[in-house]
Amino acid sequence: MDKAKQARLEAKGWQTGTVAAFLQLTPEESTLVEIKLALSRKLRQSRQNQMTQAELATKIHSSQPRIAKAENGDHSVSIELLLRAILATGATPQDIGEAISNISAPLPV
Amino acid sequence: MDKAKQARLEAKGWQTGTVAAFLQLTPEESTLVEIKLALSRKLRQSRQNQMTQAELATKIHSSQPRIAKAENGDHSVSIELLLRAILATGATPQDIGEAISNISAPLPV
DNA sequence: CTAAATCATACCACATCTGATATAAAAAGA
DNA sequence: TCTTTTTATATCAGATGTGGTATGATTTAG
Repeated sequence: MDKAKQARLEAKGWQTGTVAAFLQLTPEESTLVEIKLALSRKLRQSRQNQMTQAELATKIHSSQPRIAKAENGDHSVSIELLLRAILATGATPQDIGEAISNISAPLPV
Repeated sequence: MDKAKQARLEAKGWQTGTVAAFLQLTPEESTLVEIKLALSRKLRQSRQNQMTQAELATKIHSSQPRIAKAENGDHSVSIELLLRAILATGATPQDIGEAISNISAPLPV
């Protein structure tokens, strides 16, 4: 099971602590994972009830499978693609900034 | 001259409008450039008076030249590396969110 | 219940990003 | 000045991310 898969499990309700603690990452590494997951959630939230994955994919010259991976927190998706997709849904830098700001800073291990 | 170089020139005082207008990007593409530049600036600001580029590079298992490129908005640097570097300087998700939020949304072309 | 639409997973060739290295340029300090 | 420290530029082989395609699973609509 890879990290992204585990993270997805955690996100889907199996969470016993933070994703970070479960995966035994350094605080910085874990914060980066949290940022990616926050952007994944923001993407799905911002796209739904607006357009399909296929439509969004066309808009940013990507593919439907890649949007699916992006929304599911797949590790093979870069932050750059996440942001391109989110912006194409009409979200502003402020929306993105807020999504990142709402992440709780990790406690020291 | 590549995009990153031009963006750097703009950032260094040659700005006549927004970077976006100069480069003739779509609003979404231009916002992404703005986000990258904002993160570059945040990195330099957050690192200086704290550690050298070489020290930061060691912390995140990267190299000094790559940190230099990151701080100069080089196009070969991913947003992921920018965030890894910024977080390693002690910045929080809130700091990052704020840096992104402070970007002005582009006007329609 | 069934067909259509939508989303998820697997695979691949190609492009981009990576750390490492060498070295030049610039800044800081004596 | 001159020496040291710090930052910038160039290059490259290997790793990571990419869109495309095929196809399976799930949801929605009739």
